[in-house]
Amino acid sequence: MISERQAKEREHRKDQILKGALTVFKNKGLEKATMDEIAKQADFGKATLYYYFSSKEEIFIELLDRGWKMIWESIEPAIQDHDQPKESFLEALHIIGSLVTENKTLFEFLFTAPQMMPGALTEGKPIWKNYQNKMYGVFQGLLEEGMAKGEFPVMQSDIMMRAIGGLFHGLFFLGHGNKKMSRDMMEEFITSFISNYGDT
Amino acid sequence: MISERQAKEREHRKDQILKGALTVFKNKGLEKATMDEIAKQADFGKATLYYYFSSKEEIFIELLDRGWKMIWESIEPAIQDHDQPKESFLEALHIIGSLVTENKTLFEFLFTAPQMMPGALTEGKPIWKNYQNKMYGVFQGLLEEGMAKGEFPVMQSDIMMRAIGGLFHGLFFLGHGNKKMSRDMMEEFITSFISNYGDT
DNA sequence: TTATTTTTCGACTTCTGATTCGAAATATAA
DNA sequence: TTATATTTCGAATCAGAAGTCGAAAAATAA
Repeated sequence: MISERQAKEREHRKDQILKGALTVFKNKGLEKATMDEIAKQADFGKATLYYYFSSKEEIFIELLDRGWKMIWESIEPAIQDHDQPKESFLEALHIIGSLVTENKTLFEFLFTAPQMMPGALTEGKPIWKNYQNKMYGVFQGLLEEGMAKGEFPVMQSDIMMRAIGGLFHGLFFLGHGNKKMSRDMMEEFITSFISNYGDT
Repeated sequence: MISERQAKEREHRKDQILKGALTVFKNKGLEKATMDEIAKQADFGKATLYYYFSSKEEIFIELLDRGWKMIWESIEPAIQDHDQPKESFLEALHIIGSLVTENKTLFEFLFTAPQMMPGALTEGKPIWKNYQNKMYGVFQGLLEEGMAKGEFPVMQSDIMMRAIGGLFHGLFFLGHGNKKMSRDMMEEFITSFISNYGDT
């Protein structure tokens, strides 16, 4: 039997490992990241990692699960109010933007990891995928309600989603140089993008 | 000594290999793609691949080099005319959009490969990177000239670049479902995005 | 303090997949 | 046709990295 405190320490150690893994995954990607390197980074012996996690993939997945859960939980309260879709939409984007700014490494990982992931790992309806879907669903829902209410110009919401997703990603992560994107700037940017978009 | 024809056949065989490799890279990514699989796909023995290419990486790089070269050469003629930046800009985007539509697999690869690439491969100023940079440079230049001429609303061109890059990527590749994006639709989308963007 | 449980890790095993070898097959040239 | 050059590939080689094992160290309980 293990005590409360022990459990906490255990969690903390898992966190350490996860943290180390994040760094390595970020630099090397899933495949090129080695358990040895993660171990070194987290300052544990390699075998110890296997005491806490059953495989490299499990570490990877756990990182995603926790991350997306966190995103979802940050967003959720902001989107309860369905009376003002546009407001909720912007607020949610804004929240994510803030999170991203606070912890770029983690979010870059969360948003790009799926691409570095071999199809096999996407199979069994993973936790993180649920959260991700929920989030997209909510955004799209808000977009549609917003259109219905006339707060947004009417257009195919899924196209719009893709555009905004790409735009968001572009603003925060992509491209040359690495100018910081301030919160104000991004809010202004998204706002005017959405509301000024031509009403075709 | 090898004859003209022989050289051509050799090229053709390289093409076959490259083609097979593309399929495999696309499905598996650089790391998970195996030479065995590429060989099978291209219908050659594994060792034969090494007769034509010196390593898996070389195949990967060659795919990028040829691809980006092709993009650049498709764009180039359209951007000679510096009198109408906005026109040139849209025309260039439009060309790329068409290319993408014609050969989605290749372009998805070209645009996403950098992400699946271990940093080491980006080191020695690779050919493809040059073309990519040229292209971005031109787009950004056109954007700036367009602003100067009042054809675009004035704003930081690098931010705008990132946004458009992300938007473009989002429209063509990202996201749920896989609705096709018609050429008209995309042109209209980009056009109105750029020209309607709020003049902050 | 001693026994028991939890945690740690170096050394080994095992597997996968890139790269190489050397011998055949095929095509070209003499 | 015979000699030479080009092309092909199955069968090794070899390295790197995931995952296992069993013994020690550290913490906790008795």
